[in-house]
Amino acid sequence: MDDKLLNEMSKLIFPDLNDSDTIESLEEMFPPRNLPEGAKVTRMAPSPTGSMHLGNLYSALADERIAHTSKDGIFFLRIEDTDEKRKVPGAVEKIIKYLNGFGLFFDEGATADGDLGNYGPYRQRMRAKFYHIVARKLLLDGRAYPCFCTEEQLEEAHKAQESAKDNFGYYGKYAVHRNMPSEEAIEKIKNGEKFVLRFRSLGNPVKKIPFKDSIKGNLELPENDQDFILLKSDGIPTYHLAHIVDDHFMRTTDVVRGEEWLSTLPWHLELWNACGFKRPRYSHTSQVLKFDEQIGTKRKMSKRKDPECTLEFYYTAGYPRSSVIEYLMTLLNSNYEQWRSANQNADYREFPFSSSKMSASGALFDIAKLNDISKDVISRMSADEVYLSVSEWAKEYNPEFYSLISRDPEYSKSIFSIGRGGKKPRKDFACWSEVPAFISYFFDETFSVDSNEFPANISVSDRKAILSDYAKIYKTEQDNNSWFETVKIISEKYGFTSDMKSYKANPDAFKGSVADVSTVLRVAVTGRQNSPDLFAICNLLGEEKVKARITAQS
RNA sequence: GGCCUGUUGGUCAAGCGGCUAAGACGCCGCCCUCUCAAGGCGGAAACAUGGGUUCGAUUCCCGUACGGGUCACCA
Repeated sequence: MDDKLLNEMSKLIFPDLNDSDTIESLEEMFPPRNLPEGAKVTRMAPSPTGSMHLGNLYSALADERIAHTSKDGIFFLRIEDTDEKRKVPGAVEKIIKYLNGFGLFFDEGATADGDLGNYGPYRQRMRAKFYHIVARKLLLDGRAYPCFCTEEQLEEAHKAQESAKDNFGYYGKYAVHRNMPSEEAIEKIKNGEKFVLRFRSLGNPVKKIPFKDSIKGNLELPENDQDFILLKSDGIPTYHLAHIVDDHFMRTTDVVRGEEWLSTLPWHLELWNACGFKRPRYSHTSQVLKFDEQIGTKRKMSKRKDPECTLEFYYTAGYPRSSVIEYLMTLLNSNYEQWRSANQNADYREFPFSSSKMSASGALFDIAKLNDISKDVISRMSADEVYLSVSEWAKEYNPEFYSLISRDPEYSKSIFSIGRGGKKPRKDFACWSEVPAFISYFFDETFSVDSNEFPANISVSDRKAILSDYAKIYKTEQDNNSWFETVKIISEKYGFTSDMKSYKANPDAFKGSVADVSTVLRVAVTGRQNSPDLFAICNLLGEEKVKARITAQS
């Protein structure tokens, strides 16, 4: 290979570079981070498409935890905007907003207005020169070459490979420009022919590389033989080059990314070597899957088919963000639930996160489990917290309900404090959108009684008599027992036993029990057969309102 | 189709050659109880499959089946 020709070619390909633009200068500009032993540097590297789904949050959480459970670890945001077509305005802000909303914060990287940190810029579009410097070195080393294939030619090759049952791609005899004489290439470039810069692979896929992934464990990968593209014809790098350059010069220690990258890992491995950089550790996370009823199998969650896949869903349904995090933590680390039950009130950040505890196979998303976890999370909140969160949710997604509960905040807080606190708190809702229906009877505007709700085994005349008697004697009581005594007295008067034990032993001996009478009262006061403690509800509604509601049904 | 990878109850999962194969969610039953929720107790329910290796395989090896991923000038 003629150095002079290569040099000439590199000047043509990289007119933006001069002699002082060297790898060494980059190494100097972005020196290794001065961090304590064991500190991990991870990154979230989304393309700015603006779509944020559960999978993004899942892997961001893994990244964030891995960085922040190490002492002085760093979690940064890099925007992979090399593909102009996929760019959506405002996406960066959205990504940051959503992650912050879920309690995940970046230590450095792209922000809504500019960059933060010494290893930027953190947007790939602005790093063109860095990629070119590395690409030029590769070219000069003979590890990269221009390729003039047109789209049509590549398509033809693909078809030929198909009929020959060869592997797809640009390699071996299909790498037609790999050995083009430099003179010829220079000529073509001078003529303004379009070209891409390809990697010159030296690998042999028959040979296997043993590889240790932090999540998947020991793997065996074939060596790469693909002359994949480093720079597109517009001079913008592909993900592959950008990944190596960025994660090297941003001094990433742990690359955490989806397992869909496993198949191109050999490309990256060979590139790291060709560049002479020390590669980071890799953690390939498994996907969150979804059971598809129609096909009857598991599949990747999809934004279009699965509403619960978008982060927006959790906002509109009003799941506490901490519930979603809590659920994802159980998916991320198998021993998390065990730790949680031993540390009920601890912050999840105190959990010793470990990538080796991450599952190698994909987990099915299970909303029932999320609900259970969320009920638990909410049950640990104070009434004030619940009120605050519900208001915040309602303000945005249910304005009518918002005006109801904000009319008298103290009253609303009292509603949420029923059955709260203590050893066995109620677990009534998993998300805030379940609240309006659940507490509707506390507000006259949303309270109504359907007489079909009254127990059928009590005659209408008995029912009316019970209610009108009760309306006369009802008064606000100090404690549950004395309140229930009155209910018992009324029950006995109409032949409904107050002794549940004997009723259960011999139900036919009685007209009914105090349970039936309670149900009558409950329906009159709340409009439904099931509710939290009736005594507490009555006290909250107040004597006047309780009497009015009972009278209305008598 | 090639390559990579995975497969423990319905779901999430412990388990690293020897156990009646944990636990959680869901489901069912019982208890508690004025209903519901919660709580307590109990139950049904699993090592994909065929060959090896071994005194012994859920655990190790090979094949098969079935998932998942990937094979772009997208990331």
